[in-house]
Amino acid sequence: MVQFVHPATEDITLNGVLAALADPVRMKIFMSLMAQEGCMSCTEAAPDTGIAKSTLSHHFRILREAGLIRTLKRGVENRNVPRADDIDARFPGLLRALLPLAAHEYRRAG
Amino acid sequence: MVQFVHPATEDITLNGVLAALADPVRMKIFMSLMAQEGCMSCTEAAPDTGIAKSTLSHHFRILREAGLIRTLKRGVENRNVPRADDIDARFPGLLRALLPLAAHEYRRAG
DNA sequence: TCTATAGTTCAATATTACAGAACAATTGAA
DNA sequence: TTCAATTGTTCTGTAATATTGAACTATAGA
Repeated sequence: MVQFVHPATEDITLNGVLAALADPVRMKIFMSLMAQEGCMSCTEAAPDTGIAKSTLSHHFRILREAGLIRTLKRGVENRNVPRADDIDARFPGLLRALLPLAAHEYRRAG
Repeated sequence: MVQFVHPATEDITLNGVLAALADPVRMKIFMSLMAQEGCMSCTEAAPDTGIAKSTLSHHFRILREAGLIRTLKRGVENRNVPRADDIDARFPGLLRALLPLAAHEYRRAG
């Protein structure tokens, strides 16, 4: 049984968050999770990309260890939930500023 | 004579800006430039770090090509100016959200 | 012209990202 | 129970990027 590493809220760093989101693939995954109520599996959150699943697994790990998402084993798949409250507590206003800009940036040709 | 590459305002990407600032060294350089009225040389903007000057040159290039700073040859040194207006035009509210958080994050033990 | 200064570029090494293959864990059906 | 299908991780090799010292360019000033 795989056990995932999740940083405590106070251990989330701005550097880690920016580095995690400074990648179009990971930004789009996080945007999908934020747009969705509840949680999504990895394949739901990153559909139709030509990216190898080992690479996607790597991207989810980066998001997880940056504190942006929480991953839970649920049966055969992983359920991913954005840690929006934790990020807001640590960096107030960051997501509110960033997500609309990202949504606009990746609206088309994403 | 070295000629620097500066993207047009409309060619600045969110991905490039985030990637450039997702590095403590570059974030601190940019913060110094924003805090300063006018412009600063490379050595002024990145003082007292144990970082090789070739590495610093690389960091300034990343900031420049991301559209965050403008670099002008002025005599023997380079004058660097933050492109705050261009970033604000391209990504409204981004710097206003990000810089205070970065200032708090890197206040001490930076 | 000579030296010092500021920064870039080059070449080598070190770290990180990506993808294919093998693996582990769960589900559902026979 | 056993087998196949599904979901995702880990391992290993390769590709890309970061970092550094050394050499180089350009300017300023004595």
